[in-house]
Amino acid sequence: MSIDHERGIPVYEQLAEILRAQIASGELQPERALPSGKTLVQRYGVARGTVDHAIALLKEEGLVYVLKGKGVYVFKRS
Amino acid sequence: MSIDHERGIPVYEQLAEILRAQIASGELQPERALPSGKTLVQRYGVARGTVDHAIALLKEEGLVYVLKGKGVYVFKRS
DNA sequence: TGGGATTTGTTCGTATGTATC
DNA sequence: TGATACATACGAACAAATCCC
Repeated sequence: MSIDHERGIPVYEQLAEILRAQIASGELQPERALPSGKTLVQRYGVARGTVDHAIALLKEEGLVYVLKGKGVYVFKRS
Repeated sequence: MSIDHERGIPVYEQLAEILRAQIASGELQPERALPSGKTLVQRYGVARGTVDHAIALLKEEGLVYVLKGKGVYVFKRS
């Protein structure tokens, strides 16, 4: 999975979809932290603001919760 | 009403509160557009992204609606 | 006790794309 | 066509919280 700037779909939405898929597949596991914002920036070649936007979507969807200074954690599926 | 960067409360929240008060008082009227992002930037000395954040709060609260390419409009109170 | 590294939160600056008038 | 305005996206900087040594 990678980002395509020419696809019309916003980059932050593409990144959110990548993370959703990784959560759904179990690649990102409950009670474990996602890669840090810095790591996501480097891995996907996007800006920090774009990462924040994607994470905000996952928070609104109830997929993750954030602990400031620690990381972004995956909720256990109900 | 003005922004105080030393108050601890995020500037975007302060700006949102200013706009809420102006809506509540009737200074900003239903079906009329808010001042543009650029105007808010100049009037309150904040950044465009901060204005966007404040406006996003008002949207989530159902106080305003956005017409892309036109402006941010105040909902009529129910 | 303290300092450094890491991570998220917030803010500011700038630019481009798209839609409306 | 040009001006206006929101959405998106890049980069940069500092603060706050956390962790480890």
